[in-house]
Amino acid sequence: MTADEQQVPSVWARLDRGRREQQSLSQEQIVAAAVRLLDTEGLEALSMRNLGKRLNAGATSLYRHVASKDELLELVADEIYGELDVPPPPTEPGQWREATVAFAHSVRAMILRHPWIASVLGAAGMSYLGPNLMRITDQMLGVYEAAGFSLGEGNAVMSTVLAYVTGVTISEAAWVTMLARRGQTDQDWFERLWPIAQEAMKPYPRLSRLYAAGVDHDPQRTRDEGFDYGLGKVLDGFAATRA
Amino acid sequence: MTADEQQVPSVWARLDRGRREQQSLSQEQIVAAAVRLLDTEGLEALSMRNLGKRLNAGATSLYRHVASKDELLELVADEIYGELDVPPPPTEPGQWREATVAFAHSVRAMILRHPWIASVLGAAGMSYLGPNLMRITDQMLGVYEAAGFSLGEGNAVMSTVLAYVTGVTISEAAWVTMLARRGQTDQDWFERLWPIAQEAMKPYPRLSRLYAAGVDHDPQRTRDEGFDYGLGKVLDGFAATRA
DNA sequence: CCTCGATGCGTACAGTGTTCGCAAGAAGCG
DNA sequence: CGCTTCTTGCGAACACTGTACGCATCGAGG
Repeated sequence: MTADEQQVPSVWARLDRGRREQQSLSQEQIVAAAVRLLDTEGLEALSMRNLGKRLNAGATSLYRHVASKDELLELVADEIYGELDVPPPPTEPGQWREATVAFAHSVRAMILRHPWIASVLGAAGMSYLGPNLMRITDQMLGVYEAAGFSLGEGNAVMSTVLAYVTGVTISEAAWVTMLARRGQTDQDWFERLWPIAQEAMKPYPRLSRLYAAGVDHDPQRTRDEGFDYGLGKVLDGFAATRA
Repeated sequence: MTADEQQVPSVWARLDRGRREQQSLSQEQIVAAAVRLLDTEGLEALSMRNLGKRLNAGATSLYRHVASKDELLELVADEIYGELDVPPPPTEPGQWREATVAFAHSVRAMILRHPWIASVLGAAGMSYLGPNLMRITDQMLGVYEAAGFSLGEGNAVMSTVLAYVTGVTISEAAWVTMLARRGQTDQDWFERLWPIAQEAMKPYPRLSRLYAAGVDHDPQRTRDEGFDYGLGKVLDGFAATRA
């Protein structure tokens, strides 16, 4: 690199460096690039030097727009919260339930699109003050308000459902990143490690019986159905007091 | 160290090194020391060199008993699952509910005792094959079996409740570690950052209204009550189909 | 034109996980 | 007892990490 710079007349180097297309480096660009890097290569590939390389920038240049890696992760988390679809406020009170189901599916899909978020959540929590998260929370409260819930009741429904969804989906996300890191699929794993798992389960008769049955189904569908089933029960609990 | 070894007759050094009290280094010791270190100093303080120091051992010695840091974290996760209290199988079918509540409280207390687990969960998932987790899962399935649930139904209740509990508690854990890292208490935070938070919430009227009310209560009680309320709703959902 | 604040970045530092090879003791075996 | 083999601890080294600092270079404002 330094050899090139001295070999070429320095004017070119200056022109090339000084004003890249667009404004060279901005916080939004950095965050967007970080999300792309995380999606394609996973959490452990996100280093400041790696990220700088993607932006044709030096590692330390990023610190002009982002205070630290931790702060970058908070920004990144809120960035992907912006992908969530908030259903429109219902016109009839009974529609709170399908709106909640739609929102829950949106959250699950978002986490599975960005499974690394599972590892970030434990450190950053929900970054409660992120603008996207605030906007979405407020809009969802509006949904429940339109359905006739009080603010506290609406918040209870939303929080409970969100806890359930993240709880389920973090496990799923951890599973898919584990598979991705080994370059395996669900089927690969079952074929290769199932005998070992079955052997390990031998001292536990109920576990053995439970998983002996469900091995032939495809696991993706099983996860989807399990998610919807549990979600339905949670909503049943709130629907009961509503009626 | 090297200076001491040459200064002192080498016999002492050999005696001291060869057989320390107990058997010097074992996987259980390493895991237990790791849990202690994580509890007292947090996740970012867990490095192999630091852990080695605690055990009067070199960093690389640990690799004789543990394949990698990732594996150590899996072992550590299963270790603390061993602290969970599984309620005894109920004698009457209706008691599944209070048994589930007791288990949920045990899980929440365990996570709050070891809040760093929130950051580990996203990477390791539940290490489904860990012996402690298997034992506990099997015992809980036994609880539901004794209450008259089918194996699949019991698993559904347990999974849903566990998802809810971990979802809620991971957020709480992230919160307390954030406070701990800054050496603050709940009250500190509210006194110092509340005006800023309130200002940030201004564009979101429902959020503002929601949190404007609950500022005078003590947040610990609020979290406890919110947890129990949501848990009750989840159990209501399952109780409904049961009756 | 000249100054000034903002921006990019090379260097450096302390620390990380992990590999490798060596030494020293334990254990099996004659 | 001796001899060999196996296990265990560890120092040195490697490739990397996040980040502080100071120096260049730039566009904008006087």
